[in-house]
Amino acid sequence: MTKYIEIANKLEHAILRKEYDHKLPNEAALAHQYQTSRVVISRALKVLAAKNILHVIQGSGAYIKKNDTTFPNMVELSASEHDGFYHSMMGKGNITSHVVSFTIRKPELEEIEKLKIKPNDEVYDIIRQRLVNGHPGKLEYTIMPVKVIPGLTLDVLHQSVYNYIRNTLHLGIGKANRIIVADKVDAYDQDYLDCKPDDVILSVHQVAYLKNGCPFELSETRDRYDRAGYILFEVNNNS
Amino acid sequence: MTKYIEIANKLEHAILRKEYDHKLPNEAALAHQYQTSRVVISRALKVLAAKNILHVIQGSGAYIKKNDTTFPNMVELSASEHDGFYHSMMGKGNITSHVVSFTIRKPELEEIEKLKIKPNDEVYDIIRQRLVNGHPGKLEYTIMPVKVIPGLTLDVLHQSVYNYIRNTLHLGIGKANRIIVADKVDAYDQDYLDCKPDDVILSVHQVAYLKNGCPFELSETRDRYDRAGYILFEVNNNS
DNA sequence: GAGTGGTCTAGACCACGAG
DNA sequence: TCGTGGTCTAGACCACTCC
Repeated sequence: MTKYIEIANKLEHAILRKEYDHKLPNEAALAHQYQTSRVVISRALKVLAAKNILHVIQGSGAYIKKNDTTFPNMVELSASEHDGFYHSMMGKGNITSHVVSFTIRKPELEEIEKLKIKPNDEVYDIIRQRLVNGHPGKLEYTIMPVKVIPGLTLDVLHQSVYNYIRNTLHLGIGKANRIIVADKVDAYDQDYLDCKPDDVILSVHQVAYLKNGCPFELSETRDRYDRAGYILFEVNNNS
Repeated sequence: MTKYIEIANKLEHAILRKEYDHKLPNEAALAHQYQTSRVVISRALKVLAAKNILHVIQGSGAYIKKNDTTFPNMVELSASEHDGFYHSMMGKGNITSHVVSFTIRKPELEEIEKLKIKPNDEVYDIIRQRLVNGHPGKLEYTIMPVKVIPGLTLDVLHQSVYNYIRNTLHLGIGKANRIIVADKVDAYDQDYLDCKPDDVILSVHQVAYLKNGCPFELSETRDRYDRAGYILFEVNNNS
């Protein structure tokens, strides 16, 4: 764990414990408190700004944000988390997963390309329905190469594959590219998301990579349009 | 303009001019070439990685990315640009704007809150249809406070409001928060996006801020689901 | 003008990649 | 093992906010 991430986590917990009123001490003071340099504090604050926890204003200070309630009945899929399901639904109720299907097969052309594998390598083909308090939440289609993520079982699929990768395989999860689109409902959506035929779907296609750059997951997550929105915070203006 | 953004732009242009084959020189060499420190080069490369132009691998180097063609008939709305219309459609054809309506009125409650204005301040209420080669592209609903962006005219609306803010008002554009949702088509969509009643819409709600933190725009952009996708690159794993 | 965050430098050590 | 990017330090100057 790097120092700036560590400090970001500590500050986040301190904020949640309400140890600060509405404003953090200045960066020099935090640098002294955490026995580090101001640059590291600055990076840690940037992380919290990207999580929409702080609002950092040059010449003024770092302010703790109040929650925005734009789409009250929606679950936010944050842009800074890979495992959207666990992070967005955490604390919203009792979460369970129903494995609709789980097979091992040869990869299709698109999967060979995106996952950078060979035609003879095998992939898991997983369909899961996610439930919150027993009610339909999301529908997830996941493809993963067997050789990259060995030993996947039904047990793991009922929990978090990401925790399995981190805690059991001890692999570092890196970056991900996502494309968000809208789509019409299909037969599966109607069954597993409790949709009407004229509802619409928010669909997120993701390619996720390990820290070493190896792609390990190709997935599509489908949400009912009235229950999920994708949220982007504090996008930088780099032009 | 900061040094690292300046260098990022120079490197981007050099890449477009194909001055590098597939890999950039190492950071130390670039630091010497641009007469700066390695940290600054590193930040510049991070900017290009966020734009999906480079793939930077620790211990190996910075590689120039090939284009991904996942959704070939779609326009990508990049996460790192505010003025989605101009940046995503640039170079795709002849772009024009049809101003559906342009009025000045008192703000509604949501607008007062989000734009941090007073009930007696006035706002522009703008509806624009965006066309590419004369064909319907997007539908944009925009609310802006008159006191923050004074002097807006029909002429400006036919071009880019963002360029007006930057070049005429000389204001710095800062960050933005966005929420992406799917939605059913309404009567306007059918008219201005050439939709069928059972089509679906990808909708982006945005609050944009000036560099000094003042909110200046509340907008919704509606795209046909078969012609637009929102793309997120290289999201950091900060946990 | 004083306080605060944004950025830059120069040098250092560490973690990862490739041979 | 060696080359490369990731991170950290200590100090500096600048840009912006606020009084």
